[in-house]
Amino acid sequence: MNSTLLANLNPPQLQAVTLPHQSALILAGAGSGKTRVLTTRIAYLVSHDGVPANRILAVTFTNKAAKEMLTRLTSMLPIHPQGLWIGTFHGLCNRLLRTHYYEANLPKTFQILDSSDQLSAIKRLMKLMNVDDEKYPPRDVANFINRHKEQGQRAAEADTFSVHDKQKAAIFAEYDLQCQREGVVDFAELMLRCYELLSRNAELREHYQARFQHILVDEFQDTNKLQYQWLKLLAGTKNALFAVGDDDQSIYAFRGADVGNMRELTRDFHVETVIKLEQNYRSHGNILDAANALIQNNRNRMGKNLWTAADGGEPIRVYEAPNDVEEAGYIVGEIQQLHREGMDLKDIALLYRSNAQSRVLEHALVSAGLAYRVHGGLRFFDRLEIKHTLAYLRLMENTDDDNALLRIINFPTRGIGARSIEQLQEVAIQQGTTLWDAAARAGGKVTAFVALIESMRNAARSLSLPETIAHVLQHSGLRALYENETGAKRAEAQERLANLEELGNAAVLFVHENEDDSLTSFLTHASLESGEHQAGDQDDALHLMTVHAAKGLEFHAVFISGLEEGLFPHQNSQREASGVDEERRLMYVAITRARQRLYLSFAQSRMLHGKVNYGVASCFLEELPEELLHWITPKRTAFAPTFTPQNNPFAAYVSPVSRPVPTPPRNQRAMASSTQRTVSGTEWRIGQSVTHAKFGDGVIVNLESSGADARVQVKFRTAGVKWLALEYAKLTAV
DNA sequence: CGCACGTGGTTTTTT
DNA sequence: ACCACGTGCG
Repeated sequence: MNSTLLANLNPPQLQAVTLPHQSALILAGAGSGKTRVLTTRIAYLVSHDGVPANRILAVTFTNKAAKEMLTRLTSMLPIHPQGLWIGTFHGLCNRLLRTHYYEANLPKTFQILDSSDQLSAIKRLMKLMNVDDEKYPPRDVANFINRHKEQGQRAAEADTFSVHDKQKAAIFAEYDLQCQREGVVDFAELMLRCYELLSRNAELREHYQARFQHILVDEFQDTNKLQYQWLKLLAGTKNALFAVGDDDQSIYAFRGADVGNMRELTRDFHVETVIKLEQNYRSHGNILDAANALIQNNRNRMGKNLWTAADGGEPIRVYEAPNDVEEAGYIVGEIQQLHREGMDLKDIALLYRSNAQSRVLEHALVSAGLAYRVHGGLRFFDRLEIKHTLAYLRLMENTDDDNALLRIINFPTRGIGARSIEQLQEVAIQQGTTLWDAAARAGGKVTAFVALIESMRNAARSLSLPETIAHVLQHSGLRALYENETGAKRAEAQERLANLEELGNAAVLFVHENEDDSLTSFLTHASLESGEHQAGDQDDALHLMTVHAAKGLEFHAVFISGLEEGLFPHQNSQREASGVDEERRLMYVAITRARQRLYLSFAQSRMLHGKVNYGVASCFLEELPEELLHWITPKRTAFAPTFTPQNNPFAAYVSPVSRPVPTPPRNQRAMASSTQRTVSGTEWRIGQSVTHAKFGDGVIVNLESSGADARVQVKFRTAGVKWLALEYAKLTAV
């Protein structure tokens, strides 16, 4: 290892990198060189301490982080480290389970269910069990199952205080049996099954404990209970757990992450000194000062203050817009200015709390002709046509996979209707077999389907992976289906074809890059690394994303929009103080993405769920020191606690709302824009609050007039949505 | 079997 | 406002 690698580290970084063989917690602030410390530590262990690479295990959350770590590491070491394990929690568990499938009681070719596969498996099961899906929404059941698995609990250990939970636990138990029958595991199961394997099988546990002297974990604040238990199990009593994390950037509590693991770790592993990386190499002083001031409002921090050698830099710009459209207009104007001054679009990010906010921004960007890309959204392997193709491949690999069979038995349509499928399911239940076995004994068109899959399996034996995929596309009729599409759906079908083409490319690439180029391996890759797979990385385009998606990234200029109470911090978080704390950490993450320039903006009114909402500035704005801010619009001293359209004190000087019509008006919209004047002289409009003698309070959500009989659709607070004839209904405007 | 329409929901999301 | 999903008709 090059000695300058160590020379370039600051003192705490150096201390972390050169720690003796002991467990450690590294509190690494935003932009403090966290990945650098992790990778240099590994390089140091290998080349200085002479630790064989195969005695090291490095764990991340995302494939991107794992890849990044490996790339950086290989550039530091003279030779490629042999036997080093770097991967995501799930990827590593998969690896262990594939190796020890027998001991884990799994079929060799077990398949992985992603979230949507899991949901359909649950829906199917619930239908079978005759459970009311109104009373027990499958999504809730899925959450129940995953939450428990992530706590390390099986159905038998689930809390069943309420009848509701009892039922969910019963579904949970059946679901696990179904998965076992079908040879599939969901994401949480990968972790839990692996944990159980290691905790029950002393021989295996001791083998891996003896192997991995050093375990390094990235983003430790995001670990859930089960992941921490898994790490503890592997660490045993002798190995060193080197955990890097930042409690101030813990923003995934909602999906089970437990910051408490950081304190637990210091206790469980007797960590005496927590090393803090507080020097920030990313942002100018004002930005850091703002972030520090904000986060100080949180309780229960481990405590850390970022500082920088850079100067204060520019003040933080704050803008108050009359509405969301004008907020977007301001942002676009500033971006154009920055662009003119020479900043690349790709160095600018536009952040928001929730995805719905991107619409208005996108509209403004399109109008201005600015290139942008939205991060997040549908990923490559999640596309319908890809999932269908993969389902053929999965069924070929593992005919017990009922999920896969159901997805494709009639897609493309081959005359096997709902009735036939029901019959198959009945037979399967009666005889205690999988659908495939039932199908094999059925007749008619089902027989042809079984023969089709069998012939594909045979063909695959002598074909390479890309050839197999081509074969499936051809003989399943998927390609023809999209090729023959005409009319309105033509364009969409062409895109789907292009994606199928891309799947072929992905397979070619996969074969090149992986020693194990089996179908199972490729399918695992598809489930576990459904990755962004988005082209256009090189393009000079703005980045639009949620604050969550921005974690770990940095930009020259950052715009944080929609800083309003109820939006950011989000409404649903405001019930508990801990919720607002997490929102504050989110804001902290958002602020610390910026290198040079930071814009904060909010709007007095905003279109939300089809209604105009009036908001007040986010409390986070008031938590930032005034001297760091430059108000583009004048700062008002106080904000009213709540605004309604009626009492909005600013309504008087809100400039006329110029809301461009975003898309060609549809008939709905044409109606919506009209108002209805009736005999009584009252003017009815959408959004009008009304009261009805029988139904109570409500709001008009739609208007319709055909000749004399005008009707309004009213959403009542308690009575639901109703159409009422204005001539007869006793409706009063509020 | 496939499309049209109606209904409910709407924070954040990786694996 | 918009999207995803489920039901009912041609």
